[in-house]
Amino acid sequence: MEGEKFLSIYKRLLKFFGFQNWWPVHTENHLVEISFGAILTQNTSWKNVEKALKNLIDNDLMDFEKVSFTDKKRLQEIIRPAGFYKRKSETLIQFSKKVKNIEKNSITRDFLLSIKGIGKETADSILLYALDKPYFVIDAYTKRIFSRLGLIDKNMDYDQIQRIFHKNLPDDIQIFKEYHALIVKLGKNFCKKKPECRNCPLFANCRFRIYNV
DNA sequence: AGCCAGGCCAAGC
DNA sequence: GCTTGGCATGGC
Repeated sequence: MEGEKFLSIYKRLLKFFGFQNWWPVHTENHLVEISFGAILTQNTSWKNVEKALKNLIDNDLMDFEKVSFTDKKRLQEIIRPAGFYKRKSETLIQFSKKVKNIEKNSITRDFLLSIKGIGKETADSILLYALDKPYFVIDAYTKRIFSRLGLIDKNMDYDQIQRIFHKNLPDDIQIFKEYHALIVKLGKNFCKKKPECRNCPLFANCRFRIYNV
């Protein structure tokens, strides 16, 4: 049964790495910080995002109201270390303008996807980690790892892959959160573009252990 | 010193 | 509809 595979892989990763307790935050305002972090980390290393987040905090801009009125050029300089800073600053401002005056429970997936610069992964990250809604986050690591494991097809699109996770896992946001965090951990430490299969906790499950053994 | 990173959008077939 | 190029920084 496929479902047991997805859950047993989760358990193995959890046992190996321990709880990741995502999403990492530094301030009290989780919705703001997780949303901004999710936008800033698009195709960008988290280390660079951390610099941009620190700049936002130091400039007292971890706030929808303030960002919505911040000069675009100034915001660009503040988030510059995260790369793609012109596009991302525009997205941060538009997102802040739209979200600052509405109730949390009216932030739906469609609402998020209507904002230019927010796609499916960013939307689902915000929904899951900031709003506790059961959307499994599919990112580049997820695609790479699970296609190497032979559990998804390389050419499946985002929604198809997400459906597989939803179908094969209990509907439990704690598991969704932790599993995605563990996938990122595995992707960074072992299942890199050029994989380091030696000592990988999923070695026994994997088709691609031909690499580097 | 290239390659890579917790994507997304708009053009071009 | 699907594929491709552009966006940008800093770490390794």
